[in-house]
Amino acid sequence: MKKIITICGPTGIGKTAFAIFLAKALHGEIIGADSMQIYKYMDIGTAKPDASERAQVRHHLVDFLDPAQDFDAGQYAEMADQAIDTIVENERLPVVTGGTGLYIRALLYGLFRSRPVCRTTLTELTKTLEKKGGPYLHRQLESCDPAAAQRIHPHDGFRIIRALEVFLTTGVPISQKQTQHGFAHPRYRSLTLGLYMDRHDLYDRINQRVDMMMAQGLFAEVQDLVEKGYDLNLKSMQSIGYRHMGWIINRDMDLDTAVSVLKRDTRRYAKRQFTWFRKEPGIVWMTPEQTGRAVALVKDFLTSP
RNA sequence: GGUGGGGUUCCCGAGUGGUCAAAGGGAUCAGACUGUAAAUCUGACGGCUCAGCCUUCGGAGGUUCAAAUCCUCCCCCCACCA
Repeated sequence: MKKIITICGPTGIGKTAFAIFLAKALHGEIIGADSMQIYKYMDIGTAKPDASERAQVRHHLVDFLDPAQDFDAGQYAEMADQAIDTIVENERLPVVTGGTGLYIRALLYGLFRSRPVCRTTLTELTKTLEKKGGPYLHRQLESCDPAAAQRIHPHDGFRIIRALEVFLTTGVPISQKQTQHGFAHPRYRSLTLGLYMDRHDLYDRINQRVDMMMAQGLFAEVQDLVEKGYDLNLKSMQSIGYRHMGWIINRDMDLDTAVSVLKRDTRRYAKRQFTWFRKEPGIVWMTPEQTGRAVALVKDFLTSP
């Protein structure tokens, strides 16, 4: 099984710099694991590694997709697999870096099926959801997949729809697939490094970073995207930062309020990431300053059988 | 100096005698998460030896079986008048 390094942690903690340092020290190349940095033209708001950073270390799966395109964890894992193959062939070390927990999990353990989602079914179910509400669909789910219904809250329309979609298109309850799969089989040997720091310090950093993004022209970036024809309702345009600028553009909110809500939403996101990564198994936790320790750990990891 | 309005749990803010540890919102914390995940969703939120008890609604007294709610005095804030 191939060995890879994975770096995860909440937004704004300094993963980019940490990963670049590590990659340079260890002949590595970086594979992004970020659901928004994949998009082209979205640079400031996603805190994408800039040109000079990308000149130092080769980056994969960053800045390659049109913002109007959908993407998902399955595609991510597939493309990351290819990137890893290429990097290993070139005798370099793959350093997967990012904050999208599901993408990392999908890469490291795979997902329960290899077929893409059925968009038509999804759209239909979404319509029903809007018309009849979550509890209605939840009752349907209860009759075809009671186990899933028990796990999913009646208000979590997103998950109810997914569960129904799986049952409708495959005839197999999602709960059964999930149980069988169980993320039980690693696809790589990963040394996973998790970055953490004092929560208040991280929140301060996030607040400052948002101010910095605004100073760098986040608003103009979003305006440009809109002018290029990217609808504010796109998945990509509904992400943190972009939707907030959209509210200003649409005059739904004044700038000061939008910025403070943007900070708040970023903080909440970081918190959710902590919750996710905290329970992921096998993560070695360290602060972003512990680069020396990280290098030593990686060397150990690479020489071990 | 005078008149009017106001001080409520971390913040904003409702509450005018019991059904009030106190609506609602915000912030925060905790959690869920298997192909939209920067998304979607849930819970907690005065304290405790937790189906009960204790301490809270500017302060001190008082009325009452019972007060955040009524009365008295005091402190502070705001508006207007001088």
